[in-house]
Amino acid sequence: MYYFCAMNIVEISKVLANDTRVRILRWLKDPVANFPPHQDIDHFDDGVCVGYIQDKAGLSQSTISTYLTAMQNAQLVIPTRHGKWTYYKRNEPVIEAYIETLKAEL
Amino acid sequence: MYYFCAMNIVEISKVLANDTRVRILRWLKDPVANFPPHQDIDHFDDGVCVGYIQDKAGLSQSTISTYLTAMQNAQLVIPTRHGKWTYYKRNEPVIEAYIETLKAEL
DNA sequence: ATAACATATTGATTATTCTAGATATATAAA
DNA sequence: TTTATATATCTAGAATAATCAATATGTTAT
Repeated sequence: MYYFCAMNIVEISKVLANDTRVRILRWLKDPVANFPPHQDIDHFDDGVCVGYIQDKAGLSQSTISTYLTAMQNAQLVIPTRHGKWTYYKRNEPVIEAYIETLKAEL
Repeated sequence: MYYFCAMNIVEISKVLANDTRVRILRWLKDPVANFPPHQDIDHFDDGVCVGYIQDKAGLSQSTISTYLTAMQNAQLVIPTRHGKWTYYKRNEPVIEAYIETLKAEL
């Protein structure tokens, strides 16, 4: 059985109303292509560390961290802690559900 | 031949990042159900006049007019002038193209 | 022409978002 | 246990968005 969970259009749109945040989401679609490999883990299964995202975005550490927290609050990304690092990856089911919500309700 | 026109995700998300504007778009999906009939035209083919939208939204005339102009600039709605009134209707192809853009690029 | 009406635009105020520096917290290394 | 590193949170100023009252514009009726 498939449960469709309607997403909050306004809340998610606020996250997507910023160029940097949208670009981060897109970069995370293909970490191998968009980021250097991690030295402490040999895969991107848990996503990309904040520092790499910050370097690529060219904004301050606090700004990127704030952005990622906002994206996490909207459930668009999932954080995983590995030692000192926090890795962020896309939350694909939520992203898909959001698009389904737009299709149904917008 | 079907041409896919990629929409600007950030720009449209800014429009959708507001509860009133999203509700207006939804009301316009079913004008017969959501608005009183117009007296000067006997159909909703060209959409709904600003005054009805304003009454339903409960915000000032200038605010609603500003919102509708913003939605028009994002091409989400199409205005049609009939005498003193401006009627707004949804721009379905653009709304669909936006959802397609999200599916492809987000 | 003038008055009345619907909508758009302008100007101003308040609220929210953006953004960075400073500081705090958590973890690992020495 | 101190030190270094990565990320998160706090604080604050600048930029943008929300909102309305007042005014302007365009259209119709008198």
